[in-house]
Amino acid sequence: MKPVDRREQDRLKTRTAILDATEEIMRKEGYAAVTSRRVAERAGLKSQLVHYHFGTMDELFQEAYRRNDKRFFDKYVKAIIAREPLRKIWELSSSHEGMDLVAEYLSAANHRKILRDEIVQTWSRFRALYISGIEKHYEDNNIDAGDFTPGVMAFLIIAIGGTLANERGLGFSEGHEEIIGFMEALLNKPRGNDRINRLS
Amino acid sequence: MKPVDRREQDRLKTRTAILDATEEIMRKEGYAAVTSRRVAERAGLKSQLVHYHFGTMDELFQEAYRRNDKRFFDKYVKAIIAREPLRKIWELSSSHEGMDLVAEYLSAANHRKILRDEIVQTWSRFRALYISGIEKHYEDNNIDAGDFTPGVMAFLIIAIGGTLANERGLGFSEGHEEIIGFMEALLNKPRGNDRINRLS
DNA sequence: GTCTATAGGCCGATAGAC
DNA sequence: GTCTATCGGCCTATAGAC
Repeated sequence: MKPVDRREQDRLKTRTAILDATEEIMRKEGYAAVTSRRVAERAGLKSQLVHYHFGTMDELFQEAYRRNDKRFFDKYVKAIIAREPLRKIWELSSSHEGMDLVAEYLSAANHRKILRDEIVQTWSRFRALYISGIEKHYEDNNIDAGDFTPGVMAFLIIAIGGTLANERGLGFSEGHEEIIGFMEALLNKPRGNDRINRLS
Repeated sequence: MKPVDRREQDRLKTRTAILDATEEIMRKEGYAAVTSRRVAERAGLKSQLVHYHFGTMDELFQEAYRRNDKRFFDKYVKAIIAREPLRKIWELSSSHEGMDLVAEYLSAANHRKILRDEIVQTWSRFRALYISGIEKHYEDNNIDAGDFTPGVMAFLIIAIGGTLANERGLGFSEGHEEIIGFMEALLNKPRGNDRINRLS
């Protein structure tokens, strides 16, 4: 048991409530709806407390982003370690949860420089994680990647997963089953055959 | 020569200036920076004129979107008619110009319902255009698409082009050359061979 | 840590003179 | 069509009492 200061506990509770409210608003109404007043209202607090705990709104966004990022990175690392890293990466990247927030933070980054720098860093880290997971998958299963190098596969998964999320956000799903079927086939393709992965 | 009313000319000139300013701000500072005051300032007008000519901001966004959409659709239709539709579609979708605005409108759509409906419509129309262009390419060159059906190719091009644009916007370009090389190979793949396009 | 109060700013939109 | 004037609203952030 770590030493639990009652004051520290309360402090964390309030901070968590604020971050939760921030995330919820961002998810449901978009980042532009994240204002100190709205966040406070949803958390059952006064808006000034948002500033007391997080300073400027920039800092609030930053900390909310970091918390989300940390969660996801940990989740993805576990997926990489699991038995079928490639499939798990695809499942996570094409799933609803999380990917919608990524798009929202990406939009917000246009107007908040700090957030942009933050995103670039984690984006790079995630890309490297994806690639290493895919490399591992290829090695473990003795697959000759052919044209579908780990870098290409990583980009494809990110691009397709992100676009699926964007279009779902619009309420548009034409061709989704088709592209998902394609990815399934790509992920399930026979192993140890250097012919089928080559484009020329 | 069509009848040119001097008043009508002036009216169009002002409207065009406002729409140009709107687009410029959206491109450089993001959609959130598009306010009646800022638009007017950049166009050398008073903010009230924005309302006079376009009514609400929703309507301004809508008309700016439509103008942009019309331009692009015409451009793409010409590309489809051209000699190498598939390659042209890829070039347009992966190019800088235009694709950044798409992302911005997509973000804006989260908070402006009218814009969302508008985007869904044109998104669907563009998807159909892509697919028909790719079908034509396959037929003209006697290509057996295999797993890379027109729907899959269209989605891939949109997803990869859009992601490239997003990442470029962040100042992030790791792996871009690699994925572009992959697409080049995919577009150049030998024709009339039903083997190399199959995943299994 | 949480409250009240408040400064100071930008926003959308309208009314009415010219 | 374009101007001046202006209302009402929501925002970030800070100061100071408790």
